[in-house]
Amino acid sequence: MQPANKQNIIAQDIASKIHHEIYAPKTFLPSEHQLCELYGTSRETIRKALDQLTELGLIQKIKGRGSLVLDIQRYTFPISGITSFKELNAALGMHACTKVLHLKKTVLPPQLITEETNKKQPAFFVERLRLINQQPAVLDRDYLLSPPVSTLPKTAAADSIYAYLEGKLGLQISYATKEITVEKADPTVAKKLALLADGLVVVVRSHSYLEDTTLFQITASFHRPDKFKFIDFARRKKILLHPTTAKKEF
Amino acid sequence: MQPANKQNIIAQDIASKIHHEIYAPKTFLPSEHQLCELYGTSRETIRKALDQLTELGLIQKIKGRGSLVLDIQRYTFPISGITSFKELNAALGMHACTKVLHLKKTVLPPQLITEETNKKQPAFFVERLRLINQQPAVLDRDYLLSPPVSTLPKTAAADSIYAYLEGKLGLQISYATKEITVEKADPTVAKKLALLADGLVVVVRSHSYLEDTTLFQITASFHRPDKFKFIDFARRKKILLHPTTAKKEF
DNA sequence: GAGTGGTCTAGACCACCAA
DNA sequence: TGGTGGTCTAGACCACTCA
Repeated sequence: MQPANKQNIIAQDIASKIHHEIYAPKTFLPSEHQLCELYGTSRETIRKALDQLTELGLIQKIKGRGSLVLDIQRYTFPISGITSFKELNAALGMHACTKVLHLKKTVLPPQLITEETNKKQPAFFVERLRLINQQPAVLDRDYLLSPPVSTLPKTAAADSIYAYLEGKLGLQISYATKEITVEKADPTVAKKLALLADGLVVVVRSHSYLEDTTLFQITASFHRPDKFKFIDFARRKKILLHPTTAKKEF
Repeated sequence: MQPANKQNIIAQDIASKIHHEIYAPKTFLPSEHQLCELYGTSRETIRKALDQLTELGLIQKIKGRGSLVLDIQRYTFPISGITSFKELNAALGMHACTKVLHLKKTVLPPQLITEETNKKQPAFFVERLRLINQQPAVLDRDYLLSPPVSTLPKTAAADSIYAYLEGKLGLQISYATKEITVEKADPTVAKKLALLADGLVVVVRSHSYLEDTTLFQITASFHRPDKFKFIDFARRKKILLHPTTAKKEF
């Protein structure tokens, strides 16, 4: 899955030690120099590993002092980025399950066709209902474009589609765009989520891409408002995207 | 504001060229070797600049081919991270304004006191209503902790608090945690946002920190559901945060 | 002043891609 | 086969913090 280069192994190792509180919150990691000796590597490689932990919000580097372990993780489970429901669920220790309502090979519906897709783009359509403690919580409607997704067995849909795509099909998942809005629920959605008529539903629409920038997945996720929670960790960005009109503070 | 080091200048310059389509979407940037010559710097420095652009979703690097300019920015204005309302508003070209409803020095209310704060934490409380096209859209309730925020004039609250903190007070804003939920609106909130009684409201709660990990801001932002939109760009993360129980796909 | 992280360099070797 | 990005190295100099 992830390349077994030095910086990733080191980042993983330190992340694991933070998770097990071998490096406790509010304490400093060993200095970069010490980590060089510990892992037998150069300082730039150590720094690249620490950069990953910084981006994740596990540590904060303070000039002249060291790398401080943050204790944010204890309160906020990071859902930023895309996380597969199954594993998120396991991590949070909820009693949850997935029902596959539909799975069929079809073509992309007209309203989802854009410049990025073909006119008659074949795709697998999957509709899944996520239950938390026997209560409907999320309805997922996924289109998995084919190509690049060649096959999609029902067992994969019930389990983890991402694990299947990466593990079995060898696809390299790279990035995604996501949009969260609140809308009036469509009757078919309302019924499946046991919402009130005319009730509001949280909609997360996303486009997911492979490493070669191929679009492979278009998803709409409908969340019961009372079950919805999105947690994010964000670092201040140094680049100003629109220098003349706007300044991005983070 | 941002340090004027080589990698930031280069990242900013390339980002600007992408924005002005000097480097057009779906084309490749000059190779890293060419960029070295162009900016008269080493390859690692070029690569650190490109890493910033990659993280922002401006480019995608493809092994053996080059750095491809993505065209995501045209469709999705990045709101990930914290963005000040004023500048976001300018960038999107909306007719928006801010009304400062309250501004007073007080102490943090009991429900916001945690391990991270003092028992009687002095703070500035600011309540602001954001109007888009004369319609109430967002109600912000900010507590700015004092220290580190020493002063907060009303003009700064009406303009941009972040610009004031960074520009005038010299504070180094670094990172934030954010949580989005949907809740029944409190009557005082419902009234100010002109919501229906018992209506739902989108709540964004955030904690913001300085570079030395000092908490300086606790905010609750109440959004009219019909005006709310959150857009995110996320890259697959290589580090597994909870290796034994869960696997973070991104 | 000793130790820390921040930045930068000039190489090196590799895997991947295209022609 | 030549060009691309991916990774790593062993130094260097700087600014900052703390005793």
